[in-house]
Amino acid sequence: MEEREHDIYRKFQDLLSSKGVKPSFQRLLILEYIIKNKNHPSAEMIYQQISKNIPTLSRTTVYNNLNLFVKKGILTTLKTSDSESHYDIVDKPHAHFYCSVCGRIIDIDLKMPFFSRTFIQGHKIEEVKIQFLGICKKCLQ
Amino acid sequence: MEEREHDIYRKFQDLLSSKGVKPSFQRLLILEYIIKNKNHPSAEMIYQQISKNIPTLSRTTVYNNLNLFVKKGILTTLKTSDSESHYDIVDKPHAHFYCSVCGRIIDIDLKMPFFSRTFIQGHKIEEVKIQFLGICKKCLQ
DNA sequence: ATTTAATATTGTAATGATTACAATATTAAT
DNA sequence: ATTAATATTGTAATCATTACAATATTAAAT
Repeated sequence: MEEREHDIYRKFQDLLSSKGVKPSFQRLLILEYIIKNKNHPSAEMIYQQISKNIPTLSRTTVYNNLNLFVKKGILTTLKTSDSESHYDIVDKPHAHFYCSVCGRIIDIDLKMPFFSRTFIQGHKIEEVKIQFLGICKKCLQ
Repeated sequence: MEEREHDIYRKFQDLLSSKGVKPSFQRLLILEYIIKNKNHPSAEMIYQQISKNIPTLSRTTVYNNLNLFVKKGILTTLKTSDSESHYDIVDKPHAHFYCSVCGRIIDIDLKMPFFSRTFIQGHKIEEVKIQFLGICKKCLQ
């Protein structure tokens, strides 16, 4: 990790550090992939891509770090009808649209009363997940 | 299936028939379990209970029929942080609260603008799932 | 009613995503 | 430089679910 990468990865380093996670090379690439692609990847998708840059990468490392990121509040998991977990960065609250035709997960920005609530019917809310299932704009055409 | 059961299971039979599913004994017991318990069970929970009544019951039968029920719109799946899928009857739209302490899934009745919408940002909506994650009323005490 | 076709159930084996665990490598602290 | 702490790796295990073939049950047709 020299000069050039310092520039590119500084914000990812800062994000990890601010959450108490040491910014290793593997972790930075995993985080970079998720943030830059915005495609809500599965562990396998991440592994396939990053192992091109780190041929020795292990799936276990990907799983370890995804779990760590979730625990630290950096990522959240999306469970679709397919068998793999998908991952999304935690930033501005938003919903997701799952297309049953192409399988894509599409970010849906919308204002939600619940996103700002901390309690519902006496239960303490820590996270709100809103999923729309159906057929996306593209696949309808 | 004689008299007594006819009375008890008629509404379940009607529900299955109306969705084009033949009301076999196994299917009726599976449906009954989910509707009566309202506990959003996993396939394994259903298998454990119903195999008390049908000792020859196969897990495959439970999985087959749960999948069939979902395909026919009788049930919907709930994916929690645990590794199993959970199942809920499809009736009045409602949200779910997942307690990270006791693991319960609690029905949350609330009015939602989305429940009546058929499109969002050009995408065709077929189902809306709203999950609240946190700590339930009981576990907060 | 009997035969035939269709459907449902069952049991076993396979699949596949994820995790457990032990070994090695890397980084940080003394 | 040495030691301790942490991260990564590879392999093996786990566990929910599915594939598949065999059997049983139900429905249809003669």
